[in-house]
Amino acid sequence: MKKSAEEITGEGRRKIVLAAERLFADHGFDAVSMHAIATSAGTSKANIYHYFSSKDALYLAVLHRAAAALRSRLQEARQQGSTAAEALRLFAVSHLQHLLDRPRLVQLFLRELLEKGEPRARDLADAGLAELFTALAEIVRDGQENGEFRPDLDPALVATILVSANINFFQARDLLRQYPIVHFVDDPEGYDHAVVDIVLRGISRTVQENPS
Amino acid sequence: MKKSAEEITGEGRRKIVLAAERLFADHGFDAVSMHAIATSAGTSKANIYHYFSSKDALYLAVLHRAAAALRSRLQEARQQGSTAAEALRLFAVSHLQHLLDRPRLVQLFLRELLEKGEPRARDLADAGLAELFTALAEIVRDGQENGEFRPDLDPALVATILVSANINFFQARDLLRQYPIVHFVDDPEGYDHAVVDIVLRGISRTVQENPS
DNA sequence: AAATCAACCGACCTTTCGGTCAGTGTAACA
DNA sequence: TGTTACACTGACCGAAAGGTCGGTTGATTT
Repeated sequence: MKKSAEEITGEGRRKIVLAAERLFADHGFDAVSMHAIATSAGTSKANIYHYFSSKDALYLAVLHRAAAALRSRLQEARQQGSTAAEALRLFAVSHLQHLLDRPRLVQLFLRELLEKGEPRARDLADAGLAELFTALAEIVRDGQENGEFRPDLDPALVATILVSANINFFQARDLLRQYPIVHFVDDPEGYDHAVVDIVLRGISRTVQENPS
Repeated sequence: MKKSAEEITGEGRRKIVLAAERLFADHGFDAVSMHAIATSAGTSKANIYHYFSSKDALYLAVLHRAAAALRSRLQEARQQGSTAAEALRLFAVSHLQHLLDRPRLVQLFLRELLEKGEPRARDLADAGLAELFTALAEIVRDGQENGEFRPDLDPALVATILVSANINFFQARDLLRQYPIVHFVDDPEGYDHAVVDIVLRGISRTVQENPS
């Protein structure tokens, strides 16, 4: 009457984490009960406690899984592009694409930061976000050292602007939709393209031509 | 044994809203119980239900209060500055200053957007955020029409970048603090100055000198 | 065949939540 | 003085939460 103890090792645990990931991302931590997670995972609440010592521990597992996925994908986009400007553009586009693919996870991260503050921020940084951010800032610094970008700017600050623009696009999407003057809500790529364009021009050392 | 029925008309209600505002902003909606609000307001839980039909109704009252305060302050900063660039800079600085004064309320807004999505976004827009955003975008468009700024950009998009940079500074503050390469976490004014500088240069039509 | 062990479950526990209700004290007015 | 109106309360309720417990199952080991 059982499948085979556990089919593949870790399958039971995996299903729980996956179900939790979806539910947490959709409804937030507090709004999701252990019973709901168990039902969604096709198991029992008690069995979750067989794998995880508490609801918080399960949440942490979900968080680490998501961070690892984000890191592995975005590291590909590094060290491409002949110029720092091009690398930056590739990075930004890839980053946004990743967010577009997993809008719920973005919400999960943001929610966690808002809700739990500094302790969880440390968890997220440890999970790989720090490396990611550092890589982006290093592209900027490379550009400064080879003369592409203005040397008077903090690379980390530039990285923050780029990431902020992408993140906030998701966060404020529903709100922006309420403003009649906003037209780019359903065109993320166009939005991102314009943002990178402005920032690159803003940090560029070489004087650029003006359009039109 | 009572103070005088209610001291000043509306005082009881006011104390409840104020206590709720602080607690919601500090801990989030779900994490705050009606009992906690009552205790903090120096009254009883049942009395809150005398004024508000539900916990959600109380939350809405808090939200509208916060939005009204934000709007009234930031509308001052408009129509100052001889050039559009200067007006934009003033606007951004004033905006950040407002956020700095009320970090908890910023969190309250962001949390609400993440948690409740579109329906609450409509509430927030109606509460005055739409006017605010539109005013910012109009400064950009003025700059485009008088030749200061590149005409090929969506004014709302530029406004979004500026607001995003400010908002995200708060949201990701705890996370940024974990990154050793970030030095501007405790210098919001410096951060904002650099952001405005980059964006202004990025959207400027006139070719600018390079520093150093 | 006996023992072991992880996966798993139903039932149950305690706590806390949002919300209700019957009633009290006081000011204002008749 | 009686009555009405209202701010306000303590005690209570059902529901649902996180978490525990005793026990069953079935594959693996000896």
